[in-house]
Amino acid sequence: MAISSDLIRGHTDMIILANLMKEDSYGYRINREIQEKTNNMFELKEATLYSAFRRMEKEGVIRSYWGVEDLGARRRYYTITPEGRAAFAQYCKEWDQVKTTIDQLITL
Amino acid sequence: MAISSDLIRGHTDMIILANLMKEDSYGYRINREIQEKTNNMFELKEATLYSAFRRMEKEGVIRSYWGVEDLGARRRYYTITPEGRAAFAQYCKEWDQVKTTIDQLITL
DNA sequence: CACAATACCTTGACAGGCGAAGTATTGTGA
DNA sequence: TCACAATACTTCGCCTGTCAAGGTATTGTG
Repeated sequence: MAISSDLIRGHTDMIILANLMKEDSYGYRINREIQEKTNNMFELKEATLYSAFRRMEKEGVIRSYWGVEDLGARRRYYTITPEGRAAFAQYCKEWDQVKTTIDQLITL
Repeated sequence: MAISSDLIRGHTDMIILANLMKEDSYGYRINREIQEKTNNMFELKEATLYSAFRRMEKEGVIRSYWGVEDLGARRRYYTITPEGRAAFAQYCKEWDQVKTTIDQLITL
């Protein structure tokens, strides 16, 4: 059973930032890793991913640069900024809060 | 710290259905109960709530009827349908899935 | 040499959430 | 008594995130 992205909505930035915490990466790879980690239960659609990158770069939580590949297609790499690390920590706190709150609300 | 509704998006129907599981209720009261249950950390905005009712009634997960109040403002009551109960069970399953999946994705 | 895979990008539409404004009724404090 | 808060519902139009669909360019493979 795949997970509808409506349910993940609002958490994509956190998911992307998590991916960039340990090292720089690029769109295609981030997407593949998300699929692998979730056993293909979930994927970010390309358009969603790239529009998230734009938004996040504008917000200053990531920065980008073109990789120097001598073979294969060119890649745009993303780096998480210090503000991004702070944002990620904040997102995680909020996520914990959300889990608790929703669980509270659906308890019969 | 209040919870941004972007983070709850996609879960409003489940939250409303949960509220109707034990007895019929109406918009204003459902909203108040949500606030109470979460210690005012979260509320559904009126416009959100009522548009959710429209959507859900169209989907057949709830039905509505005017209450017979002899004092106070008129109230539109909502009942959860059998389809609604099934939908709620399904939403809960998905919510468990979402929690696991997101936690998986943000683990460093 | 065609095609899959890698890698990126843009456009336009859609759906849900919400600010703002409005209607109507009853209770309450000055 | 009379303005105002509280209860209760409704509609309109905007904003934002997601995505289907289409496109570009490169390299490896049958």
